[in-house]
Amino acid sequence: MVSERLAGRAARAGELMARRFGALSGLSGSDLELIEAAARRLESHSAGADLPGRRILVSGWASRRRVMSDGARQIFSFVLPGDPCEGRRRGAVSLVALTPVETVEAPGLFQAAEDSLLHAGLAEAFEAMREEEERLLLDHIVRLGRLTAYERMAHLLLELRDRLARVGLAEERRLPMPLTQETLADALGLSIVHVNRTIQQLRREGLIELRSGIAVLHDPDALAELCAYEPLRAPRRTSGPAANVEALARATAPLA
Amino acid sequence: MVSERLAGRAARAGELMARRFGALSGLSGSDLELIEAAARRLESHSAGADLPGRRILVSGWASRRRVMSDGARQIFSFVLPGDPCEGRRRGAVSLVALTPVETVEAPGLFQAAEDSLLHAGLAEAFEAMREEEERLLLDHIVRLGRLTAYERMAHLLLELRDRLARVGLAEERRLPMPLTQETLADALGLSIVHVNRTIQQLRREGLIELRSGIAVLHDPDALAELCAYEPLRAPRRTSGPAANVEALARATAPLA
DNA sequence: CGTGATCTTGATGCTCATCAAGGCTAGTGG
DNA sequence: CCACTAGCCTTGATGAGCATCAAGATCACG
Repeated sequence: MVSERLAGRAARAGELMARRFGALSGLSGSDLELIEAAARRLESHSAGADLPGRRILVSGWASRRRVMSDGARQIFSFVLPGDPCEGRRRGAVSLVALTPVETVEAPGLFQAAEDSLLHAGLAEAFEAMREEEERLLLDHIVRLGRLTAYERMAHLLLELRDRLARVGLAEERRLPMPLTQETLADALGLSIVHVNRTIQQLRREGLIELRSGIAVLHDPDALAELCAYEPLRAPRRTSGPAANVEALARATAPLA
Repeated sequence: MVSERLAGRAARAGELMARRFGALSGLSGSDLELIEAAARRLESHSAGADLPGRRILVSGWASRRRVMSDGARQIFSFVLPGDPCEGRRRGAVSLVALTPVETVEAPGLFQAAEDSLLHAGLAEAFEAMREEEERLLLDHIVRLGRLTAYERMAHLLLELRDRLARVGLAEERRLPMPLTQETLADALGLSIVHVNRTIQQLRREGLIELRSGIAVLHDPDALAELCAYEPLRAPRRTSGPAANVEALARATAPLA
């Protein structure tokens, strides 16, 4: 039944957000209620669509990018499930879906996140996500300014793996890879052709495998070594989030 | 007398902050008092010093940078007079003075900036500065990802001119330029040698002049054209800041 | 007047962009 | 079922852009 499938998707959206936010701070019961409420306000967008701001991405991949006057594109960051997407507002940026995506409208969450008294947990989580967003921009600047094409590709793959893994969407050596080589080129400041040759070099050396939407990192340590990759810091925890995730799963699950 | 010179510097620091913040929002009397109080807490640092965070830079230039394991450096942004400097805290960054600098310790300002009820003006100004900081990071990503060395140099010069001009430290075709070619290379992701050759090309073509700490932009329009430079948006004004600056100047000036 | 930092210049070659063309796959309409 | 198309991936050839190495010139300063 359609409504059951919808409820299932909402439940997964809620779990995802609880996992992402809960890893950054302890969430109270009312925080979880807000998350649950947000999870029910699902909206789908097709690949290539411009996304509105002030939402949370819950499935699919998006990009923050700018298109220059001569048509050249630069991708600033990838938005992955669990990430908030601050649309337009800031600095001549557009938010574009790279795959079919689902978002939830979350005015309650964004508002609560400003209230560090009533919703200390959510506020802390959102602040942590803002900080991380900046950290990722800085890492991207280093990639573009100081790494070779070969290093850039390895570095980006590791970053994506880490960000996906912490919301349960990647394993240590395997991650979904829906990006076309053109999109990778737009992010890494390279030409499509050179992205292709760079991937082949990594393949030839047995470091990665890329096929049909899946990337396999055969030797993550070697990859990290060659590009001096620094993993994102493990977040501090003020309470055990695992239990919370389960509580939310129970709360949001479709009634049997 | 020493104390008079100090008072003069504090007065200039206050005017600078009032001009920068006031251009971003209307400042109340109590906002100006906070600024004045902060301006009296001057501290000097010599070139090369690591700067502490949560301060406002009031004279000199600083950089936010990261040093990689192989010794390569990447500068993320330049901190100019009037800019807040958020030290360490975020994302493996260090804040380093590039010239002798003066900062003011401003716990009151940072605290007030969080209180959007009592200090709406300051809060709005700080929020605008945060947004602009991100905008500048994105511009830097475009420079590194999609512009040639020649374009990068032109783009950076224009950005620095605009940011300095609005606090009265640059003219349309003239700005202080205390950066060494090595520092420019660290920012633009180039080798020192190539920075040198790039500057010479711009010189040969009559676009710029660089000597003894001063940069002259002979044809700013041509420079903007060649790198598709987009000026920072003119800030909205909720009240006339000019009057406020004068009020503060009177308030902070050493008694005759 | 020497000493270190900064700027400048030349020579050489790697990295990457560009142009051009061909192949592979999935979806579309006859 | 078979062209036909459109997107994406792949490959080769060529040259521009930039790094690197090395050395000399200039400047700032004690």
